[in-house]
Amino acid sequence: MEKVLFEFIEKYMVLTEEEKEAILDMQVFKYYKKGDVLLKEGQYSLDSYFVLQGCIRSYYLIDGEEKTTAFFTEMETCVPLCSKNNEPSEFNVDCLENSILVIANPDTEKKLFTEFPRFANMCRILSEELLVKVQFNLDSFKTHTPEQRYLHMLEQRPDLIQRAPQHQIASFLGITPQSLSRIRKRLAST
Amino acid sequence: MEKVLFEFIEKYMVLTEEEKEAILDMQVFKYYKKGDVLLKEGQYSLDSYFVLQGCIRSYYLIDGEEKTTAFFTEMETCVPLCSKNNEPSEFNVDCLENSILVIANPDTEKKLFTEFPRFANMCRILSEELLVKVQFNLDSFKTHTPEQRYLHMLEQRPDLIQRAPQHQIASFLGITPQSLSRIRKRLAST
DNA sequence: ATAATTAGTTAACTAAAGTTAATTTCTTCT
DNA sequence: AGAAGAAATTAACTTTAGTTAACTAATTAT
Repeated sequence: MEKVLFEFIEKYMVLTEEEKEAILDMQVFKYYKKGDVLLKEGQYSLDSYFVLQGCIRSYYLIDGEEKTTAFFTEMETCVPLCSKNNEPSEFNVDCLENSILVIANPDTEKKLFTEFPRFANMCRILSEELLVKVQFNLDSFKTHTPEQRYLHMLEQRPDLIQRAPQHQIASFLGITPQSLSRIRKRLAST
Repeated sequence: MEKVLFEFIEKYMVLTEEEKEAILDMQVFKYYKKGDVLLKEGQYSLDSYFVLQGCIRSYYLIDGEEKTTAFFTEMETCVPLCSKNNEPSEFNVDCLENSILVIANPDTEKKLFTEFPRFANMCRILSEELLVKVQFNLDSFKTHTPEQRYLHMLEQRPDLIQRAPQHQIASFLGITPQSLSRIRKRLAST
């Protein structure tokens, strides 16, 4: 796992041996089982989740129904709203698969950033990149129909189609499972 | 305008006189007229737009139709995708009103950050906050109907309802102008 | 001031998504 | 292996959004 993490980081900055050791000393890798819950609605938490391996999802409980709104797979980061506004979480996060994560929070960041300020800079750039990606997702969601969104997902995230159950994909696409089933049928028949 | 900007910044860090002067020396305030275009589809640009006063919007041209996807008003920041991925812009940005902006880009940032590293830290925190807000908007969009989205906008952004023309609000809500007109009628009759 | 253009509304119709419920298929648990 | 539970599909029906087009404000330009 070190190799995966270091390769990811080195897309942003070349690491010194000292930095690598500092990261390993922090014992950042956390192992979770499929189904493990990372964050519960109502809970206060300052953690963010970087996925090294596996898949996690965020979901809301609305009228007793699970509404999955996001999946996070390898090299993707889940930053919950509650970690930035100091309010109880409005959503849940759990593991879709056995997963290896790096969990960041103000404590671990402070430790790392004071010793190695370059990491703070990397995190700034990372979070700006993430910001524009999410904004683009939102724009894209607004300007496309459910069918187009599904086709887009087939093209851009074929892995997710395999990894996530269909009712979660449906709500990720902003529709009901029945509706996704119909869309798939419609597409298959043409 | 200085006062507005400094008050905004001071929610994140107390400024020294020296820092304030450095900002003013950079002549950061840019004045635009209603209708002025800040970014055109296809253009390469590294600029981000922080709105001190006024309103700007991002919109896509799809089948000859303008699709407005976002509005940015006082103390909000528009970070275009193209500014982070070095590709031609997929959308346009223009001014809905006469506006006063602070425009940031790697050059101005570098100047400021090397002299005052604290600003880099503020920008990291800002962009993380922005990230979770946009992610929450996306989640909220997915889990609500057009009517709920409109009601939510009436409640949370009544100013925008006043400031933006209705066909732009419609596409911001992910629907057609006709549909928004119907929703308004439906709501008025109950 | 008036014409031209653009924005907003309304209506009729079509297409697609939501809802409810039944059925089939697939997992999971003992 | 078999039962129980969950997930996916299908169907009938309802509701809402998209589409096309006509019409009525409201703006903008000359």
